[in-house]
Amino acid sequence: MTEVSSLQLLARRILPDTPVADRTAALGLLHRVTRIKRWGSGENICGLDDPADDWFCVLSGAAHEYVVRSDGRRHIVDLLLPGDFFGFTTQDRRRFAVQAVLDDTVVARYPRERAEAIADADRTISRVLREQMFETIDRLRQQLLVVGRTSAVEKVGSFLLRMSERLPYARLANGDDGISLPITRYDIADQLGLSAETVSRAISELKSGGAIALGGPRMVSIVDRRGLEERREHA
Amino acid sequence: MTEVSSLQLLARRILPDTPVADRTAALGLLHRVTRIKRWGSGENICGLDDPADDWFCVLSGAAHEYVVRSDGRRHIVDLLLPGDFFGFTTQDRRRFAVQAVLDDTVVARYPRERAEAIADADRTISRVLREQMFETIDRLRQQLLVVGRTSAVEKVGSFLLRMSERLPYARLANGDDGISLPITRYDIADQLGLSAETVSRAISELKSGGAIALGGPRMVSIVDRRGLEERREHA
DNA sequence: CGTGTATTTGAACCGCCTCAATCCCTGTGG
DNA sequence: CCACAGGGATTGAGGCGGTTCAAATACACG
Repeated sequence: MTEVSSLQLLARRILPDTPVADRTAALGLLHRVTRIKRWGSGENICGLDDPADDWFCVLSGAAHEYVVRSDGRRHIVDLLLPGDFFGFTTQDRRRFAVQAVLDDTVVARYPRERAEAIADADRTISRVLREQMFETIDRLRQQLLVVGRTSAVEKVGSFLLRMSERLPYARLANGDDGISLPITRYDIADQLGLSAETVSRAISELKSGGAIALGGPRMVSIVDRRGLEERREHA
Repeated sequence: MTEVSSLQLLARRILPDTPVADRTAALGLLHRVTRIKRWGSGENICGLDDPADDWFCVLSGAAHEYVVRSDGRRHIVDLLLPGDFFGFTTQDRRRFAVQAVLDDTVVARYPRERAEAIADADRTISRVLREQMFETIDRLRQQLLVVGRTSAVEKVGSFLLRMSERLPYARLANGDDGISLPITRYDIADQLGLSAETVSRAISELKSGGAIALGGPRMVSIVDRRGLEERREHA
C-alpha cells in the first residue's frame, strides 16, 4: 500500500460526507506526520506499559484492545475495525495492549503532540479528531450495554447485531447476504465475558431458532433482524 | 451557588495543576456560555431522545447515565462524580438518560457548538476538553473491565476499589478512614449486571473476609487494599 | 490428504437469580 | 418518648443457566 492510497483510504473512512478533493486536502497536514504500518495476525501494535505518545487509526484488517489478567483470562475491551481510531487516554503509559487479529492489518500512527498541534491550527482536523473520540466513546458505551446483558443468548445476539452494523455486507457461500466475522469464538467469548463453549451454544441456538443463518462458522446472515432487535431494545 | 464560585470550582476540578488565576482566566471564555443548574435526587438532567446539543460537567453531587430496557431492567453505564464531563457523542439525540442521584447535584451545561468554537480559538480550552474526553474513555474502559469480571465478589471488589480512587476519603463513624458511597445496592447492581441481593452478599463476604470494613451500609473502608488489587490485577 | 486448530456437543457442578422474609435506619406523628 | 411506616439492606431456600472438563467433529492450510 502506497502512502497516497492510504491517505485516500483514510479520507474515505473518516470524512465520508466530504468531497474527495476537499477531504484529502484537509488531511494533508495530518498526513505529513503519519506513519503507516502493516501487521500480521497476532502481532502487538501497542504493548502494555508502552509510552502513550501516539494515536492510531485502523485502515484495513482488524485489531483488538485487551488485558490479560493474572489468572490467565483475557479481557477484550474494544474491537477495532477499519476507520476506528484508538490510543486515546489520559495515562502516560498503556494500560491495554492492542493486537492485530487479521493478516494485513494496516494501521496509521500519529504522534500525539504533533497531531494536537496540527488540530490546534486546523479546525477541520480538530473536528475530525473530536468526532473520532466521540466514536470511541459511543463504541465503548455500546459495548458496555452488550456485556451488561444477563443471558448468553442476548449477549451474542446483540454482539452479532453490532457486527452487522459495523462490518460490510457481502454475498456468502450459501447465497445469502451477510457478514464475515473477523474473530474466533474465543475472541467473542473474551469480549462478552462468556466461555467459548457458551458462545458456540448461543450461536447454535440463534440459528436453530431462525434468527440467523450460517455459511461456515464465521459467515453469519441476520435472518430475523426485528426479533434480535426486540431482544436488545432499550427504551 | 454563585456563578463566580462555580467557575472557581470548575477550574479547581478540571485544571488542578494550574495556578488559580491562570486556570480561572483560561476558563473565562468558556464560562460565558456556561449555564449552571442544581438538581434534586432522581431528577432527569438529560432525557432519552433529547437533542444532543450540549456538553455537561458535574460540579458537585453525583449522577448516572443509564438506559431502561423493555423488560424493565435498568442498565447504568456511567457513574458521574464531581469533575466528570458527560454528553459526548456522535449521535444527534441522546441514547442514554442522565439522572441526579444525590440532592444538590450541581451541573454545568455548555452548548456544544459554542464550546467547539471557543475550543477552536483557545488551545487551553481545547486541551481541557480533549483531556475530559479521554477521561470519559478511560472511565468507560475501566468500567468494562469491572463488568467483564466473572464472579460477583470480584466485580464488587473492583467496584469498591474504583470508588476509593474516585471518591474523597473521610473519617467514618467507626473511626476508620473510608468512602461514602453515593448510591444504593440497587444502583451498584444495575451498574455491575448483578442483582441487588448478590451485591449485598458480596459486600458481606468481603467484610467477613477482612478485605473491607463497614461503618453503616454506605460507609466503606478498604482494609486489605493489596488483597483486593491482586484479585483485579491485569498483567 | 493429513495435521493442527477452531468449533460443536455432552454431562456434571457451582454460582447467581428469583422469590420471600426479616432486619435496620430514619423520619414522622401521636 | 414511643409506635409506626417505608425504603434500603441483609439473609435464606430453591431453580436455572453458564462454566468446566471431556470428547467428537469440522475446517483450513500445508
